[in-house]
Amino acid sequence: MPEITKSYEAREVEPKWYAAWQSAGAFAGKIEAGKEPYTIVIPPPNVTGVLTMGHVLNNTLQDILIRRARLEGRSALWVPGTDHAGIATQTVVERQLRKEKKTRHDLGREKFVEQVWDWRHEKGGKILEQLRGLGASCDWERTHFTMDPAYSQAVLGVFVDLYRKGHIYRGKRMVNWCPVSQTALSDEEVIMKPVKGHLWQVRYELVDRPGEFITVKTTRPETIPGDVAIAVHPDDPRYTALIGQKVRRPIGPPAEIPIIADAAVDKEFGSGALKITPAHDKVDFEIGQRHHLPPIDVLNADGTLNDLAGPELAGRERFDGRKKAAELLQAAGALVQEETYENNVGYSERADVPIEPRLTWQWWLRYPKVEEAKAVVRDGLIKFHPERWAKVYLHWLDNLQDWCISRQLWWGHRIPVWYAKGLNKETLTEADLGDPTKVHVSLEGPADPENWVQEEDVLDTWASSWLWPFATLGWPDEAAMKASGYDHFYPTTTLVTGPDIIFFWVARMIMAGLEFTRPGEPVERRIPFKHVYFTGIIRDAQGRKMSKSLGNSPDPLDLIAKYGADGLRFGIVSIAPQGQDIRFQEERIEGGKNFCNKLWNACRFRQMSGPMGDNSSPDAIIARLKPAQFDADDHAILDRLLNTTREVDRCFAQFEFSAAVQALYGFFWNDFCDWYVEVSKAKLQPPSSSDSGAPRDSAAVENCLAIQDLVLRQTLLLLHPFIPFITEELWQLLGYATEARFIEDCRIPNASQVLADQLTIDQAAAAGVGALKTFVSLARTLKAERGLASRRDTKFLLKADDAQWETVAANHAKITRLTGAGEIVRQDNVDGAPAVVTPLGTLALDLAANLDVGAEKTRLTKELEALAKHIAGTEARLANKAFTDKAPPAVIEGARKQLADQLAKRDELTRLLQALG
RNA sequence: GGACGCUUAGCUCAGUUGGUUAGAGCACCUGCUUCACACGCAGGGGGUCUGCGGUUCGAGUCCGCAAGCGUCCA
Repeated sequence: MPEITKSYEAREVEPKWYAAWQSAGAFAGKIEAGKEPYTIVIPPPNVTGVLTMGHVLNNTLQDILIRRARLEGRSALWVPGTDHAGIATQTVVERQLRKEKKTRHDLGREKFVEQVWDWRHEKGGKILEQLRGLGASCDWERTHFTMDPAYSQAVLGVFVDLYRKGHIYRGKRMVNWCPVSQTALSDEEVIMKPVKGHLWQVRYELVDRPGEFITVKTTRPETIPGDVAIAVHPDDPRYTALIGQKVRRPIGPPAEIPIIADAAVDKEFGSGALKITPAHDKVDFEIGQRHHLPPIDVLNADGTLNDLAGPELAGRERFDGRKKAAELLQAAGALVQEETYENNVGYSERADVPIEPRLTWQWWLRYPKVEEAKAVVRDGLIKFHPERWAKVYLHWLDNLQDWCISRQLWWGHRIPVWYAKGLNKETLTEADLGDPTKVHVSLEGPADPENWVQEEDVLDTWASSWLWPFATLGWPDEAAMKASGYDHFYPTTTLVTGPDIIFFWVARMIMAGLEFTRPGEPVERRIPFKHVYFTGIIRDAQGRKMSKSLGNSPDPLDLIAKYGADGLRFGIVSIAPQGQDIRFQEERIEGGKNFCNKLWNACRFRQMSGPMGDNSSPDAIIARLKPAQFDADDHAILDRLLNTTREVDRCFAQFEFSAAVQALYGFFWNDFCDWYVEVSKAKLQPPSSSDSGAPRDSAAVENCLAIQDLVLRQTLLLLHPFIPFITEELWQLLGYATEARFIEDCRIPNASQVLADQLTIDQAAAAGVGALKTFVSLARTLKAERGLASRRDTKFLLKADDAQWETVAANHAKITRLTGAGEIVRQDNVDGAPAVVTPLGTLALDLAANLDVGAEKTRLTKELEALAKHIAGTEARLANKAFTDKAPPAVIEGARKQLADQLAKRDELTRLLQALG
């Protein structure tokens, strides 16, 4: 067996095992009859993306779940892939073209799309490559891409299906328009930013009362030529008399527009009167519709003003036009006031320019299965973790608006709609859309394509990714579904994602699953997943969101290089409590690495401590145990091992990953390394001449090593999902791997299986270790406070009763080792020596000669004062009749015991103090 | 304006159904190159649990109100 090196070198171990796992097909999702499936589909990262800290967290958690599922013997499948990210990808390639001073129009649609495919083949696999470095155990053979031919068929087929069912329509409505990309955007691609601008107060003259005016405040004077009304609140007494009057538009083509009343007007804002420009504001559009006012669109698609804005403004870019409009208002005497003003403006995420609310023809979807989608979450068929996100989800579904699924892009799924040649798309009616001689909708396209023109628009990327949980399992192609194991793996088990896409993705996937999968079957067979775990958002140390533009995000690849993938994974999980945002601290990642090194060295110590026994199976290890030899520490460590196993089980059931990591950290570092391993040294090392304890006992040594082997085996299994590489390496090095090739081929025992029913833990003995630990700790403090911490030859005096002395004697070797005692002498009178009261007697240093009496008195006095407070508190509780009447007996008994201990300790401390004179 | 979340040690956070003297990691101070690990060991200091009120024998924990911070929706 190779010797374990002094420190753990992740960079040597990690790539080795990843390659071994992959070449062995260890991540393949196999359809295994009789095994319960565990399925995860990756939230497909953007094909242009690179690994961020958010990805690290999200994918680490998925990997933890899937690796744990394998250890539990389930047929586990993690499906990877990317989405085509329409606008992002198109923007990337357009940027390349710009360097050659070209636009996509120079190439034409077909050539451009080819070029995007070239880009995708060359660069689009980057993030998936990076995920491998993190250890993600996806079934890479099943990598999907939303633009793959089969996936595209699913997407377009769904469009046709929903169209035929009447869920899809074409409508001219208000959308977020990006004047640079010249496409509609989803709300998700619009970022609200506070912007410093101006608020112009403008007066409109009443047609019938010359010299009288109504004033409004606006941030967008360039849209005044598009005004069709002035609106006031119907209950606003200031304006009641003016409702129905007409005013003159102060600039732009002359027009008389009405003053109307609408309850949507905010009486408090500005003057309480609002200019209505239905073509350029969502609220205005709705008001316009209510009052049958036709919109006037004064902007072109690229954001320049058009002829309807009037000759002075036409052709100007919108911000230039705004300035000019203010000047024109000034010249016309209509500008009352100009003030600086800060408001929130929506920006296009990609192009970073303000978006325009714009009236355009788009394709819209009325969501299917809305009520059922609410029910499955409300009734707990799909469980959200943390649960509270269900409320956000339900609220959104209660206020659903139709989904704009078209985008004016070239990269994406081109909508499978053909218009008869010569048809005017601007004037198409609902009836025309249903007329197959005018509009053709199908997957195959019309039989006589020469007579038709295909729709230019593509689908929103989300309108492809909402099919992800089943389109990645071959849906709707029967043969592909069979090959993928759709019947076995769907519904998927758990989705891990961020709450920021609860609407854009989670809700839509649920509706899609309900609508398209297994028609007619029970709802629990049609949901796309059973659990949704929402991660927190990773923030920097100041609490800011991590972003490219702030440059406050560390590169995960640097972190992996520095701390290992395992260190990064352990660290990130340890700071990611359920449902809370995460403040990133690199020290915690370092802590992850340190834990790995600790684990490594504990295993190294085991290897150095004695010959490796038969570790080939749990039974083989248990057979090496000698229960008759068990001391309290053996019982205690096994008890803690079972409790930790139980706790980790509970954490998995409740998606509490950081709690699991904390439990494992505490168990391994404190209980195992700091105590059990230290205690073991006394058993494992040959007795020295000065040690009056029992001689080295080979049965005790074997037993001790077997316990270590059992603890390490279970610990490696419990840790493996979190830190897969190092646990695999140690699994192999310690000889656990003879039965199966990899650690993941083993089944993890639960708490009741670890000891295989062959051992019973003596709870009383295990509990007794607490007194020993307290004794050792107090002894160390006693020494350290007098500068003796590193002395190994300290002489202790112990005033103990027979039972106490018996315990100390039975554990003599470990106590002397752990406290650095040369000897411990039983002595009835330790007065005058520096002493502490322990559960195993009063322990004193044999130092009377050079004792600092003043310091000792101060210390004892302080301790007595603190103790007196506690005693007073306990006495008061017990003196309270209400307490003794109502509190449970165990609590009262506990308080009585506590008081007795406190009083005894006070007496002893008092005597020690008096003895000092 | 509505909904949700957070407020515990210098920092970042645990604290499960209310029950002894509130914990961890990091940082800080002291000592230690002790034959697994200095990526370490031992010891130490540090908190009126945001505030006010209530329920209770008993509140960091449950309820109400307030303040501050954050997120989402409108």
